[in-house]
Amino acid sequence: MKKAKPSPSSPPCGHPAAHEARRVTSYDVALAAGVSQSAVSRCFKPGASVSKETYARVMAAAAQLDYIPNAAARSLITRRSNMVAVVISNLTNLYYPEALSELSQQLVRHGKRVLLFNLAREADVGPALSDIWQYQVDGVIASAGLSDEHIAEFERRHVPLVMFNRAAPDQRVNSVLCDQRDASRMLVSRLAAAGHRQFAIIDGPADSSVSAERRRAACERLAELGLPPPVVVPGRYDYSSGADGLRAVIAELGRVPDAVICGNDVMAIGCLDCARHELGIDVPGRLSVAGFDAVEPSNWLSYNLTTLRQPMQKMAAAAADLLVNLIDSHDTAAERRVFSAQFIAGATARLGAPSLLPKAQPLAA
Amino acid sequence: MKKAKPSPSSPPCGHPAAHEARRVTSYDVALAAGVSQSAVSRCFKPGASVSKETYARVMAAAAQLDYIPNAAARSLITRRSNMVAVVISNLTNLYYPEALSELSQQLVRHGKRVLLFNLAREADVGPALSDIWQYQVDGVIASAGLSDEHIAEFERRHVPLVMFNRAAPDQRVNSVLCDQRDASRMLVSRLAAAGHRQFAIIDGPADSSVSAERRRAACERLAELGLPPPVVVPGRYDYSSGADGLRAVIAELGRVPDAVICGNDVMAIGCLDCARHELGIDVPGRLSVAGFDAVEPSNWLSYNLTTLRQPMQKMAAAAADLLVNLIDSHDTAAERRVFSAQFIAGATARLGAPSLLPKAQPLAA
DNA sequence: TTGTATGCGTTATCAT
DNA sequence: ATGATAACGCATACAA
Repeated sequence: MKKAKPSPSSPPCGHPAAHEARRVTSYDVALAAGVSQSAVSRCFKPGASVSKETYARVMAAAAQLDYIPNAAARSLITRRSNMVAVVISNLTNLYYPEALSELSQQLVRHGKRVLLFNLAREADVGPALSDIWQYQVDGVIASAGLSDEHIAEFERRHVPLVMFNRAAPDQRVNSVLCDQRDASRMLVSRLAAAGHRQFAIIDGPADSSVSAERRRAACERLAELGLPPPVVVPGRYDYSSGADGLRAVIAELGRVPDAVICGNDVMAIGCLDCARHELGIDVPGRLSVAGFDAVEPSNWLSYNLTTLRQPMQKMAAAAADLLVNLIDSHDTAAERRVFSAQFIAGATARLGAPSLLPKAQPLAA
Repeated sequence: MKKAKPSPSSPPCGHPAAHEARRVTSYDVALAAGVSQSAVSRCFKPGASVSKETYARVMAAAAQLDYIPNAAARSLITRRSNMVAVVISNLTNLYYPEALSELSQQLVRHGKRVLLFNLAREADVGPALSDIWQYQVDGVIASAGLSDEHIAEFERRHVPLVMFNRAAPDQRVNSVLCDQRDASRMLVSRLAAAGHRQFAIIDGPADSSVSAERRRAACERLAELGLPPPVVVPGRYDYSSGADGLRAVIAELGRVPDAVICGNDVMAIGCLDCARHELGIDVPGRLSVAGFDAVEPSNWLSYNLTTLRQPMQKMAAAAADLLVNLIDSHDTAAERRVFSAQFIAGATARLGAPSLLPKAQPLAA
């Protein structure tokens, strides 16, 4: 009542829109439509109670003035920014762009926008988090390793979190993941059944829990089958480390192994190319090569890689669902949705007839 | 003075943090530190004038309370969200993840966060824009085709825009791009000089201005050189359309052309694989294949593609620079930074010795 | 259904 | 250097 919110349609200072034109607010629309500001606000809220005619007049005025609600102001009061932070480690890794793309699409379907946190290394998650808190995101999908302290901070701040393709260290945290252990065991079983005895593993980077799980499961299964322990060499998830890995394996073993299991497809492709084009090794005749993820190039004719596909679309949809449920109903019950990988036979490994080989049955070589 | 901003450290209702715990605000910190709220605010502003001791006490209180400034509230008054919208068309396209990753890194260096707008098709830019206005982003980097109307809206709303790798239709809009025309002419010249006469082009999707420019320039250069017009078939920028394209070319021409120029590397790889593995065509012996972008797989041993590399990192840095300058100084002068592509000889095309062949010199075949 | 009044959490403008 | 106070633009309880 004191100040009549004058809606200064003329700038306070002299220059006409010289610096930064005043933004159009709901007050301007209200003035133009001859209604109150709250009426305007209601017109932009889905389930509001507005009369047909008021709505029409407001919308007409809004359209004419190019009015668009200010999300910052809205989020201040509603405590909803409609933004979801997606923390992802390495966009050049082929697997992650696919994940990001799917996640983005699924989140948009739920009316959420993606605020991107692209880490150079998975270890850089700390600084990203402090930024995340600032931006008042409604929730976070993290495809990066989070420490217990980090996870605790999510709880303290009541920010819903869904881990994507990352196992939280036995915490009660929501997660969507693919059963890497099962996938890895399946792969080893198939290869062993086909007669491979000496395995090698080109591992992923040390900070990748996914790769660690794949390696562990493979070793475990090999031991169960009574096969010799594999040669394990480190890799960096990139093409050249696949080639480097193969050379290291051969150096360490003194000969070409029967099969190389690579921590991801890109390394498998690097390994494959090195074997064929550099070392002249017949794949799969003399050496079998397998990877993980079924990224697009793994399916190209030059490779036709033996690999394991994660149901990315389903996983992304599950992650988005999980997160928006967490956001809408302040539910705190932790859920983990586990998907299983699909074996892609490809043509870079000698494989027995699958019908004869039950998945997890121990086999004498 | 009326209400003492009681800073209700106990929830108004009975349940203790049952629903959604009250957020920690600068008032809470002020109370704990025994200073005013504005003092707290100043402590979080870089160039503020605060005494050493006040600063220390405030920061201690803030740390203890886990206080983090609310970016939404800040942006409401400062009119700066520190968010930049990145509009990108197709993350599964290999070229774009690279671009996004670089842009993200460069923007973070300038204190900006990326709000991602991932379009399924470039034509879907309309709905994305209305979202963009809501979120009060400081600026936009668009790697998608924008109509004149869209561009006009940016001006009306005073939202800085930088087009990335997209030519604005002769508008005065800031842009960072790679000289596609020059690149395409360079490629044609090199191939023509090496004796190729019958060309074919596998074009990109109709809504890709980049692909159109590449095609136009190639045709232009072929005409200049007095070579027969190329067979042009459409593609979709993906692997299979490279193979489809090659088959279409052969069908239309009635024979295998001397060279196929593909709108991007992924199609070139598809074309290459089809030629070698499906049609048994010797590349480059009988057919030369070339692409654009120098995406990572183009450099893999199985392909070693003849292609043109865009200086992505420089382009991303330039785009980020340009945008933040636009944001900081409300400058309206349009600038376009054009980079030139680098020819990657590869091994999928027969090429003459480059030293003998000045770049744009007409050559008799 | 509509309008009034208040608050969201911060920064900015003043005095002091 | 510090504190009071007024925006910022919107949503919402409440009164009408």
